[in-house]
Amino acid sequence: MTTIMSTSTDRKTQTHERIVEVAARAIRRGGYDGIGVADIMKEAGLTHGGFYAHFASRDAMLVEAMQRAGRDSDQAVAERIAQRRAEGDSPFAALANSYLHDGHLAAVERGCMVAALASETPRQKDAVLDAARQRLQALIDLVRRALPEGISPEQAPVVTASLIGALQIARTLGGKAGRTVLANARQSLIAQYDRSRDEHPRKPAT
Amino acid sequence: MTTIMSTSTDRKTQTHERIVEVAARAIRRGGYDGIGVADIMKEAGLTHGGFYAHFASRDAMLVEAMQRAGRDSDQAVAERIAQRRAEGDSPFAALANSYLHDGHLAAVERGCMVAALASETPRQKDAVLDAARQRLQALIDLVRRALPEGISPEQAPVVTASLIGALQIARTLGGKAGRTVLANARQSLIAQYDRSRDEHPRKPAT
DNA sequence: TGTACATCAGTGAACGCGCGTTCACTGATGTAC
DNA sequence: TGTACATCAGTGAACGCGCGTTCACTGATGTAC
Repeated sequence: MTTIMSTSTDRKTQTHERIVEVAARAIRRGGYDGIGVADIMKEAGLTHGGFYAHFASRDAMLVEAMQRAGRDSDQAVAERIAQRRAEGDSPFAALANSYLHDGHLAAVERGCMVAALASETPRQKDAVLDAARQRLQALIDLVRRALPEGISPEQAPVVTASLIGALQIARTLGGKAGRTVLANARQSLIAQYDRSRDEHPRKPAT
Repeated sequence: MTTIMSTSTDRKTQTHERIVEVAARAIRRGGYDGIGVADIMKEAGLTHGGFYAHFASRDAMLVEAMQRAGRDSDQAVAERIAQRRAEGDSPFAALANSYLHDGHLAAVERGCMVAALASETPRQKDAVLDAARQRLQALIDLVRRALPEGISPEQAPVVTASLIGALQIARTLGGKAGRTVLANARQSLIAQYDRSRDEHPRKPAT
């Protein structure tokens, strides 16, 4: 009995996870409304009819996809931070350099969910909005933990704003102009907040 | 003949402007995909059938709406800046205080187009994306002109990122938490960039 | 001044399409004996 | 060990709906004489 349940649950759970993983990428690539139930199921190797055996509604899937996307990208950022710290970056420089790294520009699909969805979020329905707020808070917390001592924790949302804003602007401009914006943002944030530096970011190098 | 042309052109042009004005608000309220042709025409007091006498396609209307929205909000910001300057703000403080003013939180419909659409923009078709890039550049230029002497013009996109990011985060969090983020962002930006101040934004007042 | 007429901005029905959702069915998996 | 059977994850046709777009038509405006 227990074996029966767990075996069949495992199979369905695996499929479920596959759908959520596909959706977590799709939502960042196309936005909340950018991809349909049928497309997601197809990309997961299934037909659309089976969708409602896994989710009560499209919105319910969005909520799961957002949690998955958030956890995945938080983990990816944490890994890159750890790597940069090992290479000698301070915690804050590691965060700025990881988040505003050139590879993040094109990798919308695997990148930060908050930056990918920020302007669409305030107009979502409550269930989706709540999940988005939790993900935003998780990002702000991640930033807060990286702030040097002596910087007020209330700066965390402000720094987060600079991070997601810079990424969005860089993605909109694209190409070399985008990479220049990222580089200037890295330099500016590190100069302003990192304890190892102590001056205003004036006339940074071209 | 000239009179005939100009009279009838005037009438149609007036209607055209009315549709574009409605669309310029709708696009900020609902996003690029958030409102339909029929809704816009209805809000302009017309029926949907007449739409294609005014625009070649929905996308063509989006482009006009974006230009209109950008000009309108640039003008509104410029007016608020002038007012604050008259009250004694430095140019940069006037910009930060205007853009990150509490009223901007709820006024998506009349507010900054870049902040309202930033995360959706990179996935738009070329014609729409080009118009959005022009509007983003116009905002960056507006910021650049407000930067104090001695601050590199390359900081303009970075400051712009902080502005739009802070507004998006404040709108997502909503309510008091949102207003706190705005207040901290104002203080932080002014402390960092304004010539009349000269210290790091550490432990700002609650 | 008054009547016939041309112009054309705006109307409203209809189209094809893709969407989220439902549901009767299939067929593989694994248990019961 | 082999056969009959129950379970249930996944299938695919169908639904109602709203969308962008098209088009034949209407009716107000203002000119021509």
